[in-house]
Amino acid sequence: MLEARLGEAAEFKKVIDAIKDLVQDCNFDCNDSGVALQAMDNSHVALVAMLLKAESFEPFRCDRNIALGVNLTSLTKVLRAAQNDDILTLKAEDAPDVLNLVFESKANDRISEYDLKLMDIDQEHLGIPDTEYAATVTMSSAEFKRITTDLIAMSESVTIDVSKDGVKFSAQGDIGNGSINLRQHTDLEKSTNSVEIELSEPVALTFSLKYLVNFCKASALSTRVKICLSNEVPLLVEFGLSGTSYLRFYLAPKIGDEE
Amino acid sequence: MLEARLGEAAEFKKVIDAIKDLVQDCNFDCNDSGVALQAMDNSHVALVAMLLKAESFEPFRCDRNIALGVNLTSLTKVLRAAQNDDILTLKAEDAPDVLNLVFESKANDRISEYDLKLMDIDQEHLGIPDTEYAATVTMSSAEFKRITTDLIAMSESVTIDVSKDGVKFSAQGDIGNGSINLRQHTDLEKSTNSVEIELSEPVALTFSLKYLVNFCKASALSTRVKICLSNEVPLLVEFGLSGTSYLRFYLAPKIGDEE
DNA sequence: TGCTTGCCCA
DNA sequence: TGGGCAAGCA
Repeated sequence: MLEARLGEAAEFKKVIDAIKDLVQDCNFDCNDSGVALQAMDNSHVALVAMLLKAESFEPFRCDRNIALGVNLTSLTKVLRAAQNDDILTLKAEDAPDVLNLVFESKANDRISEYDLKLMDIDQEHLGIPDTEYAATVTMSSAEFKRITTDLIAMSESVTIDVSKDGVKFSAQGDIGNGSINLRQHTDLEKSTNSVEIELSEPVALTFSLKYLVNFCKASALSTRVKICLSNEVPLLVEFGLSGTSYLRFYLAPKIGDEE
Repeated sequence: MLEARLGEAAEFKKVIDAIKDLVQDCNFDCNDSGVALQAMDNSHVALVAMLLKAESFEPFRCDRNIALGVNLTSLTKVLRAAQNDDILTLKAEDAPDVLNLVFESKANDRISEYDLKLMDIDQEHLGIPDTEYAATVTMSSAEFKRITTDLIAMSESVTIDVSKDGVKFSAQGDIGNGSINLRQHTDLEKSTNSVEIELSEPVALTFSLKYLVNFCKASALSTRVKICLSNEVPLLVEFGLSGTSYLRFYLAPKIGDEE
């Protein structure tokens, strides 16, 4: 059986919120190391990979592997009933029909309990290779969100150029062109605004802005975002969660004429 | 003639706001004890009973019985012209064609005056028996509102179970089940959050959530709500107004298959 | 007609 | 930041 308790429902609510527009149904794969989710988006262009490690829960118990097939729209409805600072406990039997969610107010005067019906989901589990990326940009997630929403006004695509000194986001469209240049720098006053770049070789790749904007729903989860690029490999956009848990989005680059 | 003055227009505005989606046209019955309203909702499932007692007005004058037949949509339009902290005076002749509403700013630099045309409304006046309820729950109106809106995501109906120790709201639906348990308790820090239960015998009844959600528009009127239940008798949901004035909603339970 | 999403106000 | 309202879609 699974029993996993989170001190604050807010993070889980935000994670599901950030995923639910990309994926309708997916499995939560639970084992003794934590709860994992991996799914292609509906149009098979992007991939979401979430890992909530066991140490992010207190307590965490999961005796054996359980796959919980969840409809994320339904889960969102249920999670709307959780206050942000509620204690959230996920429970499931070993061969479950339902996922049991318990919300307890911190004051302990209210207990809400929901049973969410589960479904069987056949899911090809894609092994995601552990890539050494040519370029890794770590920056403010709010700024990344801002850049993507600004540029989507100009074009459907953005080209991300990473060089030693900085990163350039540029878009060409019917009404004109736009580009944002960020220098690598350490902001001593507001360290969340720093732009860090790790580079083995310069990279320039083009991506669909629609997806990037969508990924940025997760910007509420972390002040920082890590953007990893290599030629001919999907972009990785990673938001850190509590502990070393994470929410990752992958997006294949546009090639040639597609741009 | 009627002349009734309220220090703050806000309460009257909120009362009409809370009723207007249930009832289109109804009589304001005025006599020397105050202004009363009683009406079935359009589908004859729920009943609204409002009483604004004479002492809630200052001054209050009403020489004889007057029935003011008002279209609540029109009244809402007129009330939109009143600032929340305006002084509101209702006036009518003994056999009136119009209800006269005067809004005065507290600073006394603006006087708005509206005449609302009245209509003849034939209204069966239902005597509402003064029931001794088997169970009475008094709780935070915000929490009651929250519970009804949370559960309507799961189902059309809610079952309210009142026992000595607490009250349980539960709903079963296609995507799963949900329930909220509140223990009877006194919250010393935030007394509006206390849950009080008076019980002569346990009660479990099922009601349409759509109506309860609607009733909860009145939650802005009072931090507390009183929920009274007895078997085979309509539920009473009461919001206290200034003084001992009140706004009450009645709703017949669902029976058997209807659930 | 009801539900969902986006915008505006408190 | 959360709730309420209005518009657009299924």
